[in-house]
Amino acid sequence: MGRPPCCEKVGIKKGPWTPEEDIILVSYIQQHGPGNWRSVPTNTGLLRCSKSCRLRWTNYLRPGIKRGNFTPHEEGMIIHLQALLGNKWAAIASYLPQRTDNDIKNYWNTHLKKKLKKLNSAAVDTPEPPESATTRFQSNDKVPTADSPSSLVSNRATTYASSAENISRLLQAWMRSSPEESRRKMSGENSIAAATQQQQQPKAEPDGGELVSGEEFDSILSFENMKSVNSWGKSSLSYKGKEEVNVGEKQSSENDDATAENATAPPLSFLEKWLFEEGAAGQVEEMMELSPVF
DNA sequence: AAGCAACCCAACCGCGGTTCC
DNA sequence: GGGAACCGCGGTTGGGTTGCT
Repeated sequence: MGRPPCCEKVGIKKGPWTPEEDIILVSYIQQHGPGNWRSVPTNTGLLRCSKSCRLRWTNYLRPGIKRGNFTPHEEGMIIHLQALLGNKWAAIASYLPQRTDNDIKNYWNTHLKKKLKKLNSAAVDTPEPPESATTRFQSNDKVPTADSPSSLVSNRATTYASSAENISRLLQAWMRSSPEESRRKMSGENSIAAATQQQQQPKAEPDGGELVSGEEFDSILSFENMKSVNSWGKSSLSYKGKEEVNVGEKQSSENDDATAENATAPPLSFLEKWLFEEGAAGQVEEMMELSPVF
């Protein structure tokens, strides 16, 4: 009766992911697409539980993720959507396609909550004339903005890749630095990666030469050919970020897709349209001023 | 330079709804 | 129909980094 167990609890690795594990996971997902997470550890040999694989992918490796430097506009949207939806981070994230729910949640907990609390207490103590949220945020030198990126964000990036884009470079460096090790991992220990390699590298040199060059591996990591596989593939961002476009400019249209695809997103088409409209920021801020939450 | 505190974020945990057998 | 596992979500935490004294 029922399904077989998700994964064995014994021998499951925890803690930070290594570049090698990322490679294996990315290779597998590139071939099979995200989903069916239960099969991922089994088929890749990763000593991770399916849940961990899914989280790693959705929060870090998924293409199109933008990290750090929340713009004032994004902050305004988060604040307003949080007021409307509560702590429904997944729903909020559906309106910010470049941000993960985890990122938004972290940003809310570490920045916005404190800021709003501070502002709220300040407003009680010394009533001040209405001031836009954007202006207020920019007035705080600890909050990173697009115009004045905080050193806090950039400097505190972990030594490991801080973005999907960087991961690609990092993986290439890894491949170059230890081709023998890389080949062993890609072929011997990882059947999926080996399959990928076989598929992508039919002319692999039999004499032990580098099976996947940096450029070729780059192409493996490119997710352009995955666009038909799943919904997130609609992102115009390549994994490498080379074709990165200003998603903010096309959020309105892309958001329609996000709304349709994400069942958790409430039917707020009027709202999202309004949110994404240029010049709506002032209205957002007005509502923020009126919101009892703040 | 060393010690301490605060900050940040990736990852884990637990729960509820959904899906499968 | 019922039990078991999967999946996704929100809350929380642990470890690394930075800034201050």
